[in-house]
Parts: sequence; C-alpha cells; structure tokens
Amino acid sequence: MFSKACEYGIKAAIYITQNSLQNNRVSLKEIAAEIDSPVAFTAKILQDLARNQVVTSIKGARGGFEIHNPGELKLSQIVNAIDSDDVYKGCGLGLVKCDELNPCPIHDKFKIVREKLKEMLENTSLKELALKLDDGTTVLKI
Amino acid sequence: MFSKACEYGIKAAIYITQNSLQNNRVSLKEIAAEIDSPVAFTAKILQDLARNQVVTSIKGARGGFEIHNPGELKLSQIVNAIDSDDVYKGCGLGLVKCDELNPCPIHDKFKIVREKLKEMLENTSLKELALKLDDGTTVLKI
DNA sequence: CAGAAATAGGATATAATTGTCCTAATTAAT
DNA sequence: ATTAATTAGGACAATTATATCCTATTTCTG
Repeated sequence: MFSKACEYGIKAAIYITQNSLQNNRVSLKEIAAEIDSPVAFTAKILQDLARNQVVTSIKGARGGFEIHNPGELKLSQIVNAIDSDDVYKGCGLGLVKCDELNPCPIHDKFKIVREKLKEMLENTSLKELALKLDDGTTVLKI
Repeated sequence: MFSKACEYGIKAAIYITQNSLQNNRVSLKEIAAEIDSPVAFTAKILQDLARNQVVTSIKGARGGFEIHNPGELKLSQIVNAIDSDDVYKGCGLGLVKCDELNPCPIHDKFKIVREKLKEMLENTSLKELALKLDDGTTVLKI
C-alpha cells in the first residue's frame, strides 16, 4: 500500500510527535532505533519531511527533530510528501485518464476504497496517534 | 496500491473474460495490444495466472488464453496470485506482528480501509467487469 | 511430415526503490 | 577557539520490479 520509505516516515513522525508533546527533541539515531529502521535511509526521509515542513530539523550538537503542530498535521501530508497522493487519488488500474466520464472497469467499486483511505489519511492527526502510543495501547515495532 | 504487474494482470484477465464469454480465444499479442502493456512482460504475468488456475493457456498454433469460470473468479484471486494478500491483509505500517492484541498506531483506522478493499476484491467477479466493458460504460486503455 | 504460429521459460537489461558510506556544515559545550 | 555531536547531502551499492530477447516446446494446418 505505502512504500517502505513512507512507512518509516509515518512511524518516525509519530515518534517525534510523542516526544515533542513532552518538549523533548529527538535525534536521528534515537528515532531509527525506536522505529527499527536503517539510520541513513531514515535520515533521507526526515530530510524530505523537513523540506515539506512536516518536521523541523535542528542541526548541530543537541540537534534533532521536532514537530510543532501535531494536532493539525495529518497522515495525508506525510504520504503526500513521500509517496504522492496517487495512492488515494489515482486509478486502481493505473490508467492516467480514468475519471467519472471515462472510468476503468473497477472505477466505481475502487472509488469507495480510495475515499475511505483518503478520509482516513486526511482526518487522522499525528497527535492522536502519538497519544495512543503513550497510553500503551499501540506499538511502533516488530 | 497494486504493482504494475498486478494492474496488467487484472486488465488482461478482464479482456480474456470478455472474449471467453463469446467463446473467443485470444492471443498474447492481442491482449497486450488491447491493454497497452509490454508483450513479454505480459507473457510472464499470464504464465503466473495460468499456474494459479486463473486463466487457461493453450499452446501451439491457434493457441491463446481463456477463462472458464469468470462468474466465480474474483479480483482477489488475481491480486493474490501476483502481489499476495498483503495489500488487503497486512499492517499499514509494515509491522509483521501487528494484530488486534498488538496493534500499530493506525491499526484501527486502517482496518476499515483494508476491509473495504478486501470486500471489494472478494466480491467483484471478472464477469461483471467484462460486461461493463461490453456495454461501453468503461475502458481498459489510456 | 514440414512449417508456421503460438505459449513456456531462461537469461539478461533497465529502472526504481531501498540501503550504506563518507564528507561537509552547523551548533552547543567546554 | 576547539571539540564533539549532530543534521545535510552527494556518491555509491544492493535489491526488487519492470521490461526485453532468445530459444525450446507444443500444436494446428497444409
């Protein structure tokens, strides 16, 4: 569904949020350890998210990553930054010009799934996901 | 969402169905032309679908592909054969052990999407898709 | 039976994704 | 100021997905 990069990106963002809510800045190393991802690859993804204003990066000693508006930041912004919105907006069969007027055979049925996904990504904030980690009802690893 | 191979596979299967419903066997070349896919790559995918009993292949001159039970064949069987059921059964964040007891942060919300997708794939037959092509309300190309 | 038309399948090529390594730049702390 | 800790980013390596090419095999047709 999502690329590996996007999965890492979402997990990283949730973990950063969890810490930013406690005014705790976290380092790349810590993030990668916590979400069980390759350090250097995660670095690239975080650079990307920083360029897209999803996370704020602070360079230098005691630097790291923060997220300032986790209540307003939605999963869709991360997916968009890393994968593109194709996963919840594009045609299920990859047709470039598939739309209501020229639908592919699975258009109508797939639309329902896509809408659900879109709705879910656009209405889920990083903050609510981080809080569910905090209370121990969910996990980021294994 | 689906791999390119899977998209080609679905399109090919729908086109074969459309022809099998008229007792018309179709060749690889014709299929690839009709769904706008690379011929040799499509051949591999059809081999795969044949191994998985989705399509029947007939070798030799006047050979080609057929589908015998399009009313019973569901999209899920194609997706399963080519991609695997991960797309509609696996964890949204790629966690191997994500489940009701040990859910990832997006588990509950993602589950809804996944179920919709599963339902859609398991309840959509090749026959109904082919009929929608026949009556001109849908298209396979562009 | 010979030849042509088709699928099967192995080998290889290309592109995209994932992952690693090294150096540069930045900043806090001493 | 120097050093240590940290992110940025370029270059490269490995893996997987996509695509091509060639030969073998099968089967219909004449």
